[in-house]
Amino acid sequence: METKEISQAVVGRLPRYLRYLGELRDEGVERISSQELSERMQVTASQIRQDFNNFGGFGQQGYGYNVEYLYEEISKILGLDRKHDFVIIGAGNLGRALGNYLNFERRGFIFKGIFDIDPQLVGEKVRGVEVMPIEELENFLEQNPIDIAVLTIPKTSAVDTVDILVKKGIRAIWNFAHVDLNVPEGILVENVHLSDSLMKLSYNLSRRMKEQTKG
Amino acid sequence: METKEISQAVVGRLPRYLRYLGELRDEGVERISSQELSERMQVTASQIRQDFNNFGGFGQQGYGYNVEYLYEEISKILGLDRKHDFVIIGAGNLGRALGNYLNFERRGFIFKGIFDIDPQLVGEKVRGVEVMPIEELENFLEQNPIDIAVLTIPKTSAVDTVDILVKKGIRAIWNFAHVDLNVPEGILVENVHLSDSLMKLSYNLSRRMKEQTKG
DNA sequence: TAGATTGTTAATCGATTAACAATC
DNA sequence: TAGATTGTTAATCGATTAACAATC
Repeated sequence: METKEISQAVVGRLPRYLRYLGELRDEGVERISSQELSERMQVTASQIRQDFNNFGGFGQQGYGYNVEYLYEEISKILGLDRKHDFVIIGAGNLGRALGNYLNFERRGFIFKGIFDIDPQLVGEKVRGVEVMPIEELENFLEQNPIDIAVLTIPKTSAVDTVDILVKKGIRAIWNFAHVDLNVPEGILVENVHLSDSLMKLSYNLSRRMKEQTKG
Repeated sequence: METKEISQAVVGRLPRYLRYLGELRDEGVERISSQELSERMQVTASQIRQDFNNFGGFGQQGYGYNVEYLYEEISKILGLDRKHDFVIIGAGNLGRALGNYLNFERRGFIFKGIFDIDPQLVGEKVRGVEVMPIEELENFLEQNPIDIAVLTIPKTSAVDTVDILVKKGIRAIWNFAHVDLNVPEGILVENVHLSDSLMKLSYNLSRRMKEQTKG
């Protein structure tokens, strides 16, 4: 069941399924058919069934899917049944925003440390955690098993920091720096390029306006 | 040239092209072939040529692409030659982070106002702009032509706020709330679902670990 | 001109949708 | 059992890659 490679297109839809299933559960809905779910989510019922079946049949013919069960299964698939310790590198506005975000903890992502190069920020507290100087990162990683490093620093420093992270055996990087990181095979990078996202919006906005001009 | 619909897959790659072209320009590179660019960016040369040709031929046979010219053209395509005024709704950590982010301004995105429901935050300054009470949003939108509303508030308030935005004729929403917004046809929504992104990372991390266990 | 490299058509690949037999 | 709905195979659609003629 776990052998065939799942496409990232499918993986990318799983969190959204989880979100809707959570809502349904909170509404007290016990079962749902792919058809009903498709209407809520504005996707085809076919896609929903295909997606779920990548992981091997969570439904029952003539009944549909049990909301609670499906929610739990997708949680497990996404690895949300485990704890993931993370550190934030860069205690600027964005880094602090992510450190303060409580929902991550609810999902098993535990905020373990935050670092910055700016001495002014060192010692400040972010959700009870003191900002440490970046020089201590290496030592900290040696003494604490960290799964994920969150990069909220400018791109120039990001590239240098990645070397340290790689050396200390980090396995996953959540990258907010506007640069494509060069990491060895086996290290995961998930990019959040905020300006890319804003530019997509800008593109679509401009296109709209051109259309309107034409008629 | 503008008539055929461009797929969002292509649009999503444009900001990345722009980033690389900016780097090349800063390095003083004058011309580049699709082949060279493909090696840098780790995509196929074929895809690069196809992507650019959606917008109608920026290159020259036997020469390649002029870096400066291509950079400018993609900027225009993305609408970065225009000014876009935006307001931020929600002056929490994330909202303030986005307000403080200077690079947006460089791209023509102008920070015009920020609102919050919390009286404690009202009056505080974010990059010189005073946080206004959310009650003033409606009035503010009437008196200022705003292109983009950035939503950095919890999902419950997001849904209500969208009603106001729609009523006041906003055309684009950059949504950081963990909810799919229900807006009338014609209003653009670009979502940044941070927890979805983190869950993708978590999925891939878990999968890696299972693979390692197996051998 | 010859060589290089685009623009573009054709082939392939993968993802989505449709259809329906299996089965609860 | 009959009706509903999944799981899964087949058909379609769209996106990516390959190939090559056009052309600078």
